Amino acid sequence: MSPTTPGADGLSASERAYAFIRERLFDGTYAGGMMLSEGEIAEAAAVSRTPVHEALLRCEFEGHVRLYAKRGALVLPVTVKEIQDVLTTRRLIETYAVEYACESGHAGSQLLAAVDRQAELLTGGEDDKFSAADDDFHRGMVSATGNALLVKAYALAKSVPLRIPNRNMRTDPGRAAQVIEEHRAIAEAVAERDVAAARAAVATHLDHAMTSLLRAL
Amino acid sequence: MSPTTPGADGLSASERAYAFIRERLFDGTYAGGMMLSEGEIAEAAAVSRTPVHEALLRCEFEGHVRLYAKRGALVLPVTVKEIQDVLTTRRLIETYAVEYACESGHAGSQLLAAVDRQAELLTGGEDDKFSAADDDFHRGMVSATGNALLVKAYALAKSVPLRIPNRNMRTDPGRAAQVIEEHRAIAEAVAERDVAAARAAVATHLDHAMTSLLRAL
DNA sequence: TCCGCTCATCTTGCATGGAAGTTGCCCGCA
DNA sequence: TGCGGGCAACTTCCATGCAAGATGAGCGGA
Repeated sequence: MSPTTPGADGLSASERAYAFIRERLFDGTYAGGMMLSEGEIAEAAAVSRTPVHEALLRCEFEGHVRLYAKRGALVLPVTVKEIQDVLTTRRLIETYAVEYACESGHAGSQLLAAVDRQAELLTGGEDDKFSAADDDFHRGMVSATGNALLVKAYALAKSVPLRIPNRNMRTDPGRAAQVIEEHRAIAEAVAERDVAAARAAVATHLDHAMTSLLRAL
Repeated sequence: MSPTTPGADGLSASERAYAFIRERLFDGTYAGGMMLSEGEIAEAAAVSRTPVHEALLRCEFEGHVRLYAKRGALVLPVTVKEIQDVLTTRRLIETYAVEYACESGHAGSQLLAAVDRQAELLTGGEDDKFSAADDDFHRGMVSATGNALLVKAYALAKSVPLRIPNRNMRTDPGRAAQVIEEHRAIAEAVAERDVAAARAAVATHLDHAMTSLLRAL
């Protein structure tokens, strides 16, 4: 293949390598403690080692792997401390986000719609879609602040627990339904522009999220 | 030079390229709106294009440049919105940091020492050292939380204004002395474990920082 | 048995060349 | 004068080759 032709999906080789690695970091194929080799990934992803190296550098910056010179990339296991740090960070950002949303008064209906969409996925049992809808809800909340820096920091934080093996809802029966209700509480508080209730709903949701994540760990 | 020998400074070629670019982004050599070419940077930094490309990717992730395929890297001008976003992000993180420090009660003396060190640099007129001491103070405050994610997000935020041309203190006479006093107010409040005072001191400091940065813009 | 050394093998880091995309200039033409 | 096409120059992106660091197996000696 020619060196610069983008693939059929329109993605560059570097982006394909990044997506390839990310997918495997989050589905458990590349589990914590594993040592990855650029060469193997390159072969599996059908690109050369250069874009794989770039993708790994990015994964290192995002805290998913640690690169050891001339040795390879270690997939970092998720620690309890890390989960706590993530939830602390999320609490700061999401609390600000609902405060902002209550103040501006524009995000309520959008959030309620996101909850409804997520609720429709409750019966399907499709973890991936449910998880994606969860992301939509939270990311939408933070995006509504219009603060690109916070959005980036938030994405950084939220991606960490994706590395937890078997973090799907099946290991925590009933959690999915509970998530919907907690999201709805947040969305309704925002729609009613009740700051105190919104803050409390975020705190409750994140407390439960931490418990659930720590249990899965 | 052999392909893998680290330079005399012990840094890899990639790290040298990154430091090289960063230095020029922050001293105004690579000013907002400029188009950078990997080849030119590679020649100037005496490394090949590969590590320069990696460094630019990292700078893009950090929000300093934007890469356009087959065209080059555009140095992003700092916008008013961006400054506001940075200060919002800093406010969230630093407020949490002082709350945490007041609670734990361990960071006060360390912060006071950092203020004293910075005060000694006041007369020197060396912007770089004063700016570095400023960084020490704030970074120390955030590091004391022990939350690596917050430290990373904070570093991301704080680096943005470094791209403002002529942001040095000379353009804002008296600001340096004011900074010291505001830092001291924060440190003292933390030392006395007075949460309300610490929060207020942070708010004041960041308000003034925003005004100063917007004036420099 | 156990320790230490050598060496084959694996790994990355980086330089380089080529393919291909993008731009803007320049010239011809209406 | 104004416009459009072609082309040259410039750029990145990626594949590949090579040098050198890191590792672990296996052997020899005590």
